[in-house]
Amino acid sequence: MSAATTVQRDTKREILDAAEAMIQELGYNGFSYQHIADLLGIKNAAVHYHFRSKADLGAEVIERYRRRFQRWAEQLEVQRKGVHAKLEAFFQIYYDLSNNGQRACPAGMLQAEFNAIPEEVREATRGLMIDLQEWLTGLLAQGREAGAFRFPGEPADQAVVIAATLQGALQIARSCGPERFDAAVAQLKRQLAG
Amino acid sequence: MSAATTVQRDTKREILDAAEAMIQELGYNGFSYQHIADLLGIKNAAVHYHFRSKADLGAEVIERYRRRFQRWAEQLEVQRKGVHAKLEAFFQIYYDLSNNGQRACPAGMLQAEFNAIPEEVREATRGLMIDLQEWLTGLLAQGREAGAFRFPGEPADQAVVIAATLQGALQIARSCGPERFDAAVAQLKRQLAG
DNA sequence: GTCTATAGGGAGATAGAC
DNA sequence: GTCTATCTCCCTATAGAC
Repeated sequence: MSAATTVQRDTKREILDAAEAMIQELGYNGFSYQHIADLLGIKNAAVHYHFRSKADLGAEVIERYRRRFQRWAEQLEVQRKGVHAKLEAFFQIYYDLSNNGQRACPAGMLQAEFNAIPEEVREATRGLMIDLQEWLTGLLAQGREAGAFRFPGEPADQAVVIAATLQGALQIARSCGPERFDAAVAQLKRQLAG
Repeated sequence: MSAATTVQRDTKREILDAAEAMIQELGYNGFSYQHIADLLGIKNAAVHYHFRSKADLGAEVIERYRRRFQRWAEQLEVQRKGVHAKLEAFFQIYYDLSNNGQRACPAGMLQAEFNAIPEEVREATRGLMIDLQEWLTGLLAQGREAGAFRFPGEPADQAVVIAATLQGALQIARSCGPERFDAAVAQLKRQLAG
């Protein structure tokens, strides 16, 4: 009975995985159904069977990413991680992207292309970006209260700076080398250490 | 004789202006020769007369942007601006983008699309990004020495954080509203004030 | 669920008239 | 310098057989 759910959705999941990777590497306007079909060894009509339109696929990629982030955050609570460990885990998400074929944050990619993507994808992107910022804001507020982080101004403002730095540095790393991303993260840590 | 140079290149300049605006708003893969032709009221063949290929056009847009930035930096020196005024002027460049139809930094857009654009455009983008960072690094080193800025670590690392924040925040502002960009810049200033 | 076949449109680019 | 006309290719998407 567990096999039923697993076997049934294989192609659909593979398409989502491929689309997610391509959005991170090439952007929404940088890949096509044909690219996905070629990668999976199927025909582009089969991709349309699972996702009626490219806009649907793009939106579902982001919605899945949001759910995954929520589960990730819940896991950190279950594991009773401290604020430092939580921030480190958050940085690690972006570090992994950088080390995995110079991918970028999907939210960052879609915000760059924001005026050239379908409305449904925009809405999903906005939701993801808000989730990320709210989580970061909570962590920063909690961490400063506990004396773990030091920064001026409001936690929400510092959260924008951190989110923007991570997204921007992943993109800068593409033209200037991955060490620029590492340098940015190291500098963020120094700043928060006060 | 001054008219000779002015009249001669009108269309070419208009194409560069349109392409620059479209790269900032839509990205390299978000506009076409047809879009430019429609905007200028000409035919797409006329655009090809001035720029043989889209890759040429993209690269020239960035090269012109680089030259403009260099002249901008030289002007600041001529005017003997202080480090605070220089940083403020730098922020103003991005502020203007944000207020002009939620445009983004051209370097940021092309770095997001980096794996989906022609090699010539990539090289120009890399050059622009290096120029921006070198200028910022010099300013930060000079400013800290003069006691105007406070930050930990190396000036080059702080420069990546600032450049990434500005690029990233312009993109975040598209989905979350322009006030997020303002908040990021305000936070950067607080950090540098120490 | 996946295929073949194809519609319908837009892309980048070129030839040659004016 | 700009036009008309056209080539070739790739895109998203659908119909209908298997």
